[in-house]
Amino acid sequence: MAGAAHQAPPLFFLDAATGATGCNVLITSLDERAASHLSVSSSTSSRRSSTSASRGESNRRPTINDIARLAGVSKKTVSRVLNNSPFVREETRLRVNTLMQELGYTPDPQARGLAFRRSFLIGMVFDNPNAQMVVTMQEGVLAGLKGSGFELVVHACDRNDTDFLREVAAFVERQKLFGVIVLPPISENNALVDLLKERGCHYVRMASAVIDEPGNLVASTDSLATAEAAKHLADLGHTRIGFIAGPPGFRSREERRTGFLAGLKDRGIELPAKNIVDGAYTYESGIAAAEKLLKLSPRPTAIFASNDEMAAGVYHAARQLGLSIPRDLSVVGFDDTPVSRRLWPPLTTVRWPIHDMGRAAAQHLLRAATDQPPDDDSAVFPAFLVERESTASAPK
Amino acid sequence: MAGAAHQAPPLFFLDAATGATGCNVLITSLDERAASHLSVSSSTSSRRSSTSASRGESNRRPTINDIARLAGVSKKTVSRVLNNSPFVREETRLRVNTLMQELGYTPDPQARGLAFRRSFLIGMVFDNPNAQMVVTMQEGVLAGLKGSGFELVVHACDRNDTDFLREVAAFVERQKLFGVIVLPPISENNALVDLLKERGCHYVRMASAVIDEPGNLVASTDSLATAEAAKHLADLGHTRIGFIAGPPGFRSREERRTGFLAGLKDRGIELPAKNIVDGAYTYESGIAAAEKLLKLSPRPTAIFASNDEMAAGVYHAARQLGLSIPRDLSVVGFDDTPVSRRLWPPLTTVRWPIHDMGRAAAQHLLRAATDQPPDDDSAVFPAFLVERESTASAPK
DNA sequence: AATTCTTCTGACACCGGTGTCATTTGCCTG
DNA sequence: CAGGCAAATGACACCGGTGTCAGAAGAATT
Repeated sequence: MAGAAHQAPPLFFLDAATGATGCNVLITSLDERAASHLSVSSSTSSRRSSTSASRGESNRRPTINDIARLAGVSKKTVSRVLNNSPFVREETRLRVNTLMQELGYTPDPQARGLAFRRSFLIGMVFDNPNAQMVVTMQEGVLAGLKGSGFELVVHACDRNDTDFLREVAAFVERQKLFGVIVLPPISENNALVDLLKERGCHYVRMASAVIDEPGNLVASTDSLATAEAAKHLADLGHTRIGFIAGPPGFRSREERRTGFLAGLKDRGIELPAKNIVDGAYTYESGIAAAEKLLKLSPRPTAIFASNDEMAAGVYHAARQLGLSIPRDLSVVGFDDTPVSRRLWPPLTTVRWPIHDMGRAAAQHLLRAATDQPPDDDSAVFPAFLVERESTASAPK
Repeated sequence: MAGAAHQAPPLFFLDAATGATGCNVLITSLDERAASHLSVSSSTSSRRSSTSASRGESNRRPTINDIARLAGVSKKTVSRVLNNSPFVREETRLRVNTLMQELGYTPDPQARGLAFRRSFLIGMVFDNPNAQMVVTMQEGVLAGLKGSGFELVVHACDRNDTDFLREVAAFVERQKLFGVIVLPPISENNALVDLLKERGCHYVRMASAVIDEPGNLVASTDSLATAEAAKHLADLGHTRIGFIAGPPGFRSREERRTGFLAGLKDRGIELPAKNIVDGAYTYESGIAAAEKLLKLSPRPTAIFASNDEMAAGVYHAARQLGLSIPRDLSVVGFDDTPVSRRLWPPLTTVRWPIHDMGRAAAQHLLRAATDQPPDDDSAVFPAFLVERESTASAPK
């Protein structure tokens, strides 16, 4: 019973910063010792007892004991204040809080973690398919985590490695991560997610479709956006359209493809199989795929590439064939990475709101940290078409 | 005395991964409790003593006590083995090591950190001037850290914030970071570095010039590379050259500028002041700077931009004026980011070896972790010109 | 065999917090 | 004013490791 929901948000006033001036120490021990380990060691020379040195201003970080002593309470009570326990008299709480502020006390996450049997670290695991995506999302996560007391540990992995699962499990377990943010495509790996669940580790999957409960998911509406893109092209009069798909094994591939085809169907267009070509989300694969499509006769008048990198490849292929974008060929991408605005003409593309998604993922985990129920509304983010100058009416 | 240099490389065999199957627990406590905190708690029911349950296969991570008990030694001895203490009999060491392998034991970094008064975390702090740079360098760092037992904590900050220093100090101190990798431009902030030194925190500065001792530095030879670029342009017959500098406050701005001017001087070319324009390392600033330069008369026949983003801006400005690259205008950039190959024509640029630099930074810190002397050779990485298709002979 | 070194090892306190549970305090009731 | 209950607090063990230092085990010397 006792439905106490008082687990503290570890949101401490982040203004500690005591200035520990270095003091050199002579190392004289007999047995093992981290000899010469830290060039400057802060062994605050308060050797043993020293009953009177109570208020000695030794410049080291204050500990919970310091606060307790100065506040005239036990350290357990200080701990209660830290954790927002309701069982503390207002007066006491105030006294302790004031003292903590004055001394710039911040609890030691390691010690707290040791006792809690978990850390205050959030992991972000990814198998880098797309550097730009990783940074942007990471920026979002960092923004969401800012000031929370949680820190972000990034962990790259290789989903094709035989030890993939064990390796990630070991990482999560060793660090006793509070939560993990899993980026696509490994976010679609159910074995991985099961493993996280088993370990009682909070997690958020980043995905291109709703593949989990809202609390464990941040998704974008890829298929709706590509449907929009398809209609955009159809409405410009394009009927011979090429589609470059993502690589197998990515949920985004499926979402973007089915959405696009659905959008075309809505406008009464059915795409022949030969107009759909696989890519690998890389520039080079975009070139190859576009070359294949542009060899078709009749030649497509528009190409949708499932990401911007491949769209850049389409530009390249078109240029080689002397085709002008958008006069001879309309091109649409997906992601809205910076490249899309460096290309000429600027690429019409789908804005993939990964920064916001990253921030939302962080916030989901923070809500879990404070025992708040998941915020279902911030689980799904719309992706949408950004019209620039790479699309125009179909040539006659 | 006792020049023991036996502080262990915390390079454990990374194959732990015990399969903790979840077991639901009824929460019935009276006082505070992390109620409903973890949906699945692993409270291995081994309550109190239970003298006989010694080899009970309770599926939780083995601790140092488990190893000690099973090996018939004290936990201190296990600790010695972990830390490569020379004061352990070979036979004992072998027995303990075998046991650790069998059980997949990995020491708890939090507990170890608590006792050591530092963590096994490496921080990477940056004030994001360039997303691509951050992610590439980060990849390098992760590659260098792989399998070391250290994890990377990324921390974005704002160098213009009044609390900048205190905020970073608090981060370093709270997490008791073993080391910090500081990215430009804040790597050039001496106050920040002093602060790290004071706290006995290992650090590596990433920079565009040699601004610290080899052990605390990973640098690229920006000025040599831009000198090379300058000579390249001069040798193509260009004499009217525009230079777009980085923003004030970046050491890279200075290095790239002085190197470039030195290179030109070497070929007997002196640049008038009006041919040198400030940029901000952004696309937009590149456009603006190029517009300024291309208004000069006589018009420059070549422009060097201090990074690729600004070079992309030059492409844009040139296109607006109907200038063809490289026929009417040669362009050189710096960074060799992916964009440089998406542009048309592919950009001649300086390859900035930030991936390798990131890896080296990680390795520097790992050497410090194992008390090895710094490897001076891997402190400086050459940047060098990559000729592509944006440069050609000066028009007659 | 007793002594004297080394080489190894373990008991115990401690790092800085939290969980458990008994105890104290404050307030209300009878 | 005693009794009873809830609110508030503290003593103590514990999380999983390491530092200190005393002491045991072996090897070399007398």
